[in-house]
Amino acid sequence: MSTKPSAGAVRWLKPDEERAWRAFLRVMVAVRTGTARDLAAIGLSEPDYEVLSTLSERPDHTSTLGEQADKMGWSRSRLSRHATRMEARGLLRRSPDPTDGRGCLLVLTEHGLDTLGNAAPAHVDSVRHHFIDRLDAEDLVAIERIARKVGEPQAGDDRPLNERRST
Amino acid sequence: MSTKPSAGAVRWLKPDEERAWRAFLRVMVAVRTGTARDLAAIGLSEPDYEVLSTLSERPDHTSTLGEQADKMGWSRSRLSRHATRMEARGLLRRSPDPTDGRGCLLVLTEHGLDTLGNAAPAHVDSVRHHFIDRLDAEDLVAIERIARKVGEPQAGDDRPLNERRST
DNA sequence: GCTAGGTTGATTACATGTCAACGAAACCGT
DNA sequence: ACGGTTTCGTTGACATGTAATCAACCTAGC
Repeated sequence: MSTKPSAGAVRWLKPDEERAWRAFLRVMVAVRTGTARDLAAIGLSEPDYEVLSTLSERPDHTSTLGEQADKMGWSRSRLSRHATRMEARGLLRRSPDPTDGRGCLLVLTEHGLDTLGNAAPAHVDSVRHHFIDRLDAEDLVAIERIARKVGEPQAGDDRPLNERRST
Repeated sequence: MSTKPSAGAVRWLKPDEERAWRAFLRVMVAVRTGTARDLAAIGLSEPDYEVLSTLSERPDHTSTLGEQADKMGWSRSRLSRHATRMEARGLLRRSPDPTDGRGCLLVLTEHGLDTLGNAAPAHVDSVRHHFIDRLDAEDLVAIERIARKVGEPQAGDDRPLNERRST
């Protein structure tokens, strides 16, 4: 660590900042693992649920793969692979896109819709149990306030990893 | 799976709760992808950094694999695999444990220590840029307050996935 | 002291996600 | 109509995470 790339001296985290950062990491882990485990208990992964849920909000429970991928912030590749697995489980099916010979449509099956209808209440319970019900109104507004600041892109931010095609 | 699992009516999320939940998800994604990308730019993954960082805090930059795994909340298997990859990159090396014929010690190499010394300031900058510097004192205390509520285990919570050995 | 039963340590096998490259279809200026 | 370029979805190679397995180590009972 002789010479450093950063211009000035390092602004190490102050104690309260360090505590907040670690606290945030703990919350992330706790909530994710909690809700993920509850979903797994009814046979769905988080990605599964997200696909079912967003697809169900569409007319005819149908969407092109690319559109769906963008909406979820996924790569096409990831969704394609995941769709293949879900197709094998009968949760959805592929159908050729009449308006674009290259594309394909993802369509929710009956079984997929039933599964979601069953899972949704359990998932809401889970989100409440692990997160919402533990917080009060003040916490909720704090989260929205923080999200407004953190969510906004800022100087030095690049595009998400998904949207890179060229070398 | 025919009959409903939930006893009473579903307590769907109220608008403010829904907003807070989605805001939280956004924050998770934004912060993780941001810091992960910055680390990747200097050739390290998040797990890489965690291993280097926690190992460096030990006497002789050394720890048994199991101890290290527990400290990081990882499975032994996961750490073993990751250590192999980092070993191949020269960031650390394995060494037989003199006190336990079965075990092995993970030791940080010179190169590993240099890499960490280089990465640490950049990572702190990254955490500041994507998170801490966007928040004020009020936000920080809110996060700690929330973490206290969310972090605590509660009825229906099980052990983390790692610590399960028996059926 | 030695051996059966259980526990702990680490690696192997498998599922899943990412990135880069590809063939096919659509687009577009000529 | 026709090359060149872009976009769509898929696939192969690889990285990563979890579950199953094997090996070494204690400890109790004889």
